[in-house]
Amino acid sequence: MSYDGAEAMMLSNDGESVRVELIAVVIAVSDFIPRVLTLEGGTVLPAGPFESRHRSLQGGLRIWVEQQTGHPLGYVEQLYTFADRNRSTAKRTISISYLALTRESRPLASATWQDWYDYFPWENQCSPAGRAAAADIAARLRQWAGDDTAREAQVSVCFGSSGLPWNEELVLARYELLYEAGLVAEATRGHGFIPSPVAPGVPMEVDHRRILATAASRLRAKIKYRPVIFELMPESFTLFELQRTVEAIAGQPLHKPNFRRMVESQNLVEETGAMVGSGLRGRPAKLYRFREALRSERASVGTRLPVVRA
Amino acid sequence: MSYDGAEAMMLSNDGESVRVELIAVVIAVSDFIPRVLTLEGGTVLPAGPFESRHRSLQGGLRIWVEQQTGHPLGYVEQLYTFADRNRSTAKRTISISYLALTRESRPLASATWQDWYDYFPWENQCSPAGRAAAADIAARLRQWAGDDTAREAQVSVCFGSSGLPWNEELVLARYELLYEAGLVAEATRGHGFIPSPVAPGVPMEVDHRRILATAASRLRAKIKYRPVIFELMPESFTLFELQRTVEAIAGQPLHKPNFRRMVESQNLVEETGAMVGSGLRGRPAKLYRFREALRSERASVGTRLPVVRA
DNA sequence: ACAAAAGTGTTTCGACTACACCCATGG
DNA sequence: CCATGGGTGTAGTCGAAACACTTTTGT
Repeated sequence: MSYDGAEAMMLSNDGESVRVELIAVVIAVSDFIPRVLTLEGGTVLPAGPFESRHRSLQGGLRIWVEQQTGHPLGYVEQLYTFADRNRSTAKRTISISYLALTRESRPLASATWQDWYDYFPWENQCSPAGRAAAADIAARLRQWAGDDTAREAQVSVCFGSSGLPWNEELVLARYELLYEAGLVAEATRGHGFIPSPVAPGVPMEVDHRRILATAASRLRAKIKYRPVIFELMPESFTLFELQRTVEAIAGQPLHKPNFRRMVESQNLVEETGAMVGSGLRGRPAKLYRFREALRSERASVGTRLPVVRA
Repeated sequence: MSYDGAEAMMLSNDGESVRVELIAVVIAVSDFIPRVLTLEGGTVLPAGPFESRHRSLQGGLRIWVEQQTGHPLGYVEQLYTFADRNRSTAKRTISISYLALTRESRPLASATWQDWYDYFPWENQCSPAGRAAAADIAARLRQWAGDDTAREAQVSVCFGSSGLPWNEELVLARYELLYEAGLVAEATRGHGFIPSPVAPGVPMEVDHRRILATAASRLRAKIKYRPVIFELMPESFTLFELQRTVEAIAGQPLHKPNFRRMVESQNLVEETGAMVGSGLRGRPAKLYRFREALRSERASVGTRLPVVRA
């Protein structure tokens, strides 16, 4: 059979068609805890089918999320598209997932903001409990790996053991390792047996926890080279509040003096002139705001090649 | 109307459905020129509908590309998913685009490898012609921007004028700027008028050139922090061949001594022990191979936060 | 006085740059 | 010999990291 590429663009072939679902990971930070917007008591993410009335994929997503949660979306970016394989073969579902960043506001009664670390306790390297959970899981995974050196190396990379540093971006890789080892509830669901002792963390319906992990990986990577963190901040904030927000997302404690210098050297923020009202402990801090001029700017990115000067 | 998120996952709503198309940007480098696999004499990318017989999205893509071009795919990653808006409202098309990296081999007669820079001449900052094209376009865009300072800043960032360095990753941003300014043929197509003098570069059908630009942006960014460049290399190679390949992709001349040190310091390659057979110009070089152990490794990534040491 | 948080100075260290230079081969 | 490419050494520069320290408030 020969197939004409141009035709593929212009014509529908047979009546074959699939459902397309839009699914959102909506993230906010309040009280310096990262939160995710959920339905059904925290077991599912907002989602809905893409329909012909939608002007675009993102447009459809915004409509569904606002309808289901009462929360309007600000910053949105696409995460990943996948075909659901756990379904009958008759009609397939394509899921297009999105990451949205926002400031928390009161959602409808049907929706709730959940602490993101409820789903991934081992990801919170700021808290002793989180570090303990990670260490415990690493030990169990090492046992599971047995003498498979490839797996063992993977465990070391993912959980920062045997001298390697903890890499906070590997949220998805860690979740997938747990899944493969059968240590998350989702891995054994529908197989008709009660799983052996499972890693801590609340499970979600279908593969929503995996999507959440994908979003977290993306976000933790992205805050390092794009100023998306400000999508999660109020209009004005102190540098320490900014730091606490980054720490909440990254799950890593940061070095205060160096963090300040980093922020200041990048010219990302400007002083508002105001100070935090007193009444709190400690010395009053200057308030800053994000330099709006930068929101559109796409300048410097991370790593470089050893280019030759012109 | 209230909508139940869990239901959205489990049920099909009305008969509403869309076509899903898989589309591939297949890249190889030969003679140190980046090539893209095309059909129809270079005007379209390999593509085909997602069908129920496909076991996965990537699987379907592999089948279509192999069928249309005779070329099997190696490394594949997802690029972006978008809804086509240039179509009748009756049935929508969702396009899921992929980037594939491979070594060039002889395709079917219906398919051809095209020099990537034929589509984006201004992206080749290794060649004087490319630099001239970029300078010319920048001048025309500056004229188009007029006294809109936001647009002017955008031109400066994208084309590295007014003191800013050229950023090779901004392939998509540059293309979109040209599109907005009406300087590419695609922008004015179907509007029933002949465009004013258009930027150099071969146009493609529908939005395929935009997808190609998306792929190039992703690839140029990715070679800096993941060893994907080796997907484009033969089994063994000299360091200079590796450099020339990176230069072909990045469109930037690199500094030889520093490039060697960079590669060696990252332990990405190992000597094969062999040397290039003589008969060429210059001193014979050592041959290297990619350290396969690293293919699965997901270790170090680019930028860092000022973490506090444990 | 003390705790808590804001904020500054400084040293050290390592990576990246740029430049200079030598080596080996073919013509 | 020179052109071409392979390959090494090294001083300068810049930024990140770590440490020590002062300032300003509330209790």
